[in-house]
Amino acid sequence: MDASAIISSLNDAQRLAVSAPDRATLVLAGAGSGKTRVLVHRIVWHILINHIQPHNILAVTFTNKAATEMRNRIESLLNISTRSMWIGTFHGLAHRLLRQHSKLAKLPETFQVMDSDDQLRIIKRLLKNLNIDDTKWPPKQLQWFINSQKEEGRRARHMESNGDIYYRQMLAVYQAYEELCNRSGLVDFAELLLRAHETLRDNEELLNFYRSRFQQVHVDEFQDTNTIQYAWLRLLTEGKDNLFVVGDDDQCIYGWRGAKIENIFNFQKHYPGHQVIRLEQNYRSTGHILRAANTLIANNEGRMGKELWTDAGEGQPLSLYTAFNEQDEAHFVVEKIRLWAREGGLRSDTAILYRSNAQSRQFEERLMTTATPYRVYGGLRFFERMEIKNALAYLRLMNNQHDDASFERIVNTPTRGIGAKTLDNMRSLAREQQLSLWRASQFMLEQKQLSARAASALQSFLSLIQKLGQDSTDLPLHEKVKFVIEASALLDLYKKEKQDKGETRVENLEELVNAARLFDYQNNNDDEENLSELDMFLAHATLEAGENQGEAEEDCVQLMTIHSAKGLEFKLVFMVGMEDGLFPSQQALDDVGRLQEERRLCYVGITRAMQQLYLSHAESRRLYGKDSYPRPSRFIREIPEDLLQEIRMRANISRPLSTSPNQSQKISNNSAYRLGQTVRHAKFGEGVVLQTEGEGAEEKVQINFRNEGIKWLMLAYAKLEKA
DNA sequence: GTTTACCAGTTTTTT
DNA sequence: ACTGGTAAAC
Repeated sequence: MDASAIISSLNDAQRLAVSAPDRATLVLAGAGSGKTRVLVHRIVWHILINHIQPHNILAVTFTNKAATEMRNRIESLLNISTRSMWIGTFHGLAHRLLRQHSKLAKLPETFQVMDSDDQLRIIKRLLKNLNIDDTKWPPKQLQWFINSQKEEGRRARHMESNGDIYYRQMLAVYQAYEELCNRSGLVDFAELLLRAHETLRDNEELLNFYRSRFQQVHVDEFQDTNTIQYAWLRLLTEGKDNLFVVGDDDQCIYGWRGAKIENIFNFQKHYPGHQVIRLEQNYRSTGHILRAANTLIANNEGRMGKELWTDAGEGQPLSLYTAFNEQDEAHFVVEKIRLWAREGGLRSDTAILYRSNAQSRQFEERLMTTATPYRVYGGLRFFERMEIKNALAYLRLMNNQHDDASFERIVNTPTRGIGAKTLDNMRSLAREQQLSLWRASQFMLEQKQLSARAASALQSFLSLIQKLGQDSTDLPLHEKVKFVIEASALLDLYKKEKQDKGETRVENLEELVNAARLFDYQNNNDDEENLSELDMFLAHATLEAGENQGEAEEDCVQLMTIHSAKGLEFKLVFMVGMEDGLFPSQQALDDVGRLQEERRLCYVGITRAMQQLYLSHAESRRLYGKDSYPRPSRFIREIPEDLLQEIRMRANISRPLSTSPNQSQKISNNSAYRLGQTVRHAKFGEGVVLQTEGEGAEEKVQINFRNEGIKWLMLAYAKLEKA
């Protein structure tokens, strides 16, 4: 590709951005305006026009998927290897930095990355050790507390423990948690970022090295950076003209994990000579879809201001479907998709988007019964499965015997007669003497203070781990994994497990060996020569938890949360469960800030659609095992009516058959309303009672309103008058 | 010491 | 609906 070709495929604003002079640059890129394209072309521009070496380029993204895609696109444009380029997620790059400078970072060479599940386990254990009431200080809350402190760059020792007993206790746990992690060589996600920042900040030489190495720094999804990530970027770029960030304040949807939308405003303060470039032409969606998105997001305060437009024409109006219940909703959506496919559309061009993962179930069931191929994203990922984590824990403990989290996990898996009492003793010894569990158990064996049974069980566990390490030293990675799975008897354990559950576990373990082989193959000659492949594989497992399914190349309907749909596009999109309490979520309903974030999420969802967008909500929904009667989402009301085409319920919808005649009879008799009775509702007007269900406060009535159609109402809330 | 049965609490989103 | 934790039985 030559220089003119880089530019010729772009519109004016994109060109401006790609060829912008070296200055801090903020590209405000609306959804579908070619954001990734600009980023990729900018990098290509630097290489071709400014003759910058790939080695001197840094590009940060938020997901591994985005990083991979960026690499691929650059490689296909330039036909060069991007191996020497630092492209990755903040976490991935921070990890790389820490591995290469573990000494300066004050970390053991074999430090391990733990995921949030490991972190939560550690916190729970810590609470037990410290004798803290976990009902007053719920582990989840502490985890959140610790992570938010780290995301703000605060260490326990920097923090004042004034007043409040709750706060003081949380701080104590934070402190103890830090000590335990240091002792065990464990690093959580937030620690990666914080530690990377501190290491650069406190080592001038190192900082200068990277400041001069990274001649050009690019950031994707800048609106989702948190405080510490932004501080890290500033360390590397402040005072230079080499920071190029792309973002969209309207798509900041990760506030809950510390993303600071304010960073966009701070950027303008911290880089005084900066330039702002807006990309507002959208190449993805129809006019109607864009207008819906624009009107919705206009309800938010404090925006940078941006209005998407297209010259692609108005297209179809949006459709709104009011489902009777969640099954009916699934039924409707799947029928529409089948129709789409019958008319020649690709299923992979369609997506069902929902607010929370739990909602996928009803759609999966419906897709399954209609034999429609589909793929669910999210949920439990490969490396998060129990059997995989157990196998990895063996590998980790071999690698680093002081990794207490792994020790706890597998000391009695498979069961080998090391019970709660032995463990309790071990833990208190470890705590008193500030030892790792491994050391503590060695100590206990030496002191001969254990019963014969416990002693031999414990001894055989320690020997097993040591032997695993010794016997597998010279094996290539995948054989090492295979060897450990077998010799630890994990494989046998799951083989014995009944039903097909054990079978899939065995399959997963085999898949793990496969993953190791693949990893080995792809990373045979890296520039990080001094690092053990096992270390790298274990970190890879945590940082890229992997998809939950293999890459099925079949033509599949796509199911995912709106969060994970960010950055993707589909011709036909269904946003389902558009109900107050679900979307926006219950806890966002009474908090303006959260509500605004939900609105941005809705904006993201709408702008995924290229040609046709369906919104749906149900009048009745089983949630957490209970029936609820949610109101349609306020976001539906924020979309101009003339853009929405309401689809009427058909007569033969899948209504639940009245359970047993006796029961419905009985309930009807108790009800104040009879079938066929005419009633009046303040808002919906006059209608006829069709059915009643439930008793007392739970009682609800189905009414066919003359003007509003069929609705279910909670008797307790709906003020009905008998006509 | 290990397995099973029940109970309670939790479900927004992810590196 | 699902998990994790605990109590009771084997």
